Amino acid sequence: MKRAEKRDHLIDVARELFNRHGYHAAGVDRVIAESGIAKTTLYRHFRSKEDLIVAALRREDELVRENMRRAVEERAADPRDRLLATFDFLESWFTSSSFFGCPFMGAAGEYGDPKNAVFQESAMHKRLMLAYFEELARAAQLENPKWIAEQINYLHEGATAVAHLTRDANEARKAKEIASKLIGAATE
Amino acid sequence: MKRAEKRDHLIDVARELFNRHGYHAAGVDRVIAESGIAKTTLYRHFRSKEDLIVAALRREDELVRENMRRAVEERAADPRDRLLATFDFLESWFTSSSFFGCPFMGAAGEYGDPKNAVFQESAMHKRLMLAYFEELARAAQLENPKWIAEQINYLHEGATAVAHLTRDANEARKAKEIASKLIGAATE
DNA sequence: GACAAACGATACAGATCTGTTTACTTCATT
DNA sequence: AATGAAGTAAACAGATCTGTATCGTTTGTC
Repeated sequence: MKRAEKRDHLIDVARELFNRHGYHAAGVDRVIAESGIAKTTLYRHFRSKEDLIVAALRREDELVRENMRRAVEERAADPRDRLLATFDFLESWFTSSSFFGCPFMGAAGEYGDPKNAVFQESAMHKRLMLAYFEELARAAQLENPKWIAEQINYLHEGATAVAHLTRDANEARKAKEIASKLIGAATE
Repeated sequence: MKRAEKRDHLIDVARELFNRHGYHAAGVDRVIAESGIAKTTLYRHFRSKEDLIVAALRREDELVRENMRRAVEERAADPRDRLLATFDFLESWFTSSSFFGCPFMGAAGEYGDPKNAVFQESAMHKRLMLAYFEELARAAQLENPKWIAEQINYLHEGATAVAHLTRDANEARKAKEIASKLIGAATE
């Protein structure tokens, strides 16, 4: 494993542990143990645990947005359907074994200081998600794409929060139904 | 201060610290220091820190639901308006200096095991909130109160999550506007 | 093959965490 | 006034946390 690969592996292991157990509850020692990489090496790549958390969030952001984009484009061609297809992506996430609520909301909850880099990284992800929704709404030539994007965003966040506590993946479909009502399209 | 008052005070201090800093980040020692109550006394009232967390969440649940109910009833008499008035309550929360995101979502994020009492207490609160929305929808004689309640719930959760990261209390008004569209009422 | 950088393993420092123990004090009730 | 429960303060135990230091080994590069 080369240097860059080790760094990648550390981030992946950390990301999984943070998502599953939370950011304070998952310690550096556990990342070490599960990655099989020495602590010295971890601290050569990351100045602190917070740095590692930020890196994990950035990776999570990349993965989420790439996967959502791919899934949406595969599933629907019509721009308006693509807005609704984002909820199908949500549903597959809720159904998966790696759903423990939104990692970014969790991070913001544990590092609530707005000046903290962890909080800011989470805020950045949410801005990028909103921008993606707006891009889809614009492609669909909807009258007020910014406003539509905000509505979709509320439904995403709401469904994710509710699904986390109810452990019911159907929340995604319900949110989709509301969304379809809001953007004035058939429920598919 | 009598015994029961000490217990109450401990819960209040703990609740404030947990909400502000998170459940792992706020230690028992800090609760001790800020409450001015001895550690021995704390552990006479609560078997463990998790017990204290559960008690704090239960208090939070009572306060939130009572305050929301009171605010809603004061603000609006018409049942349909009362559904919308719940968003005004949200807005006052977002504006207040004690808003650090939803304490229950934070707790569920840090104690993600569904068998954990902390998680379950959070889930209970969300069920009770949903039940309240349904009660309001039923009073408004809306066609499908359960479904209306779920829609309101998504918007509440969504607005809370977004407001937490954007630090923008206007999110409550936007969510309210969506809600009014969904239940077919004027935006007031 | 030599050299420097990176890695692994482990011990360690120092802080912090939850929870307990001890010994002394306060206070309400009978 | 006596008694017993409850509170205070502080030390302590033991675990765990982040981060560093040590030192021997591997590895990539000139």
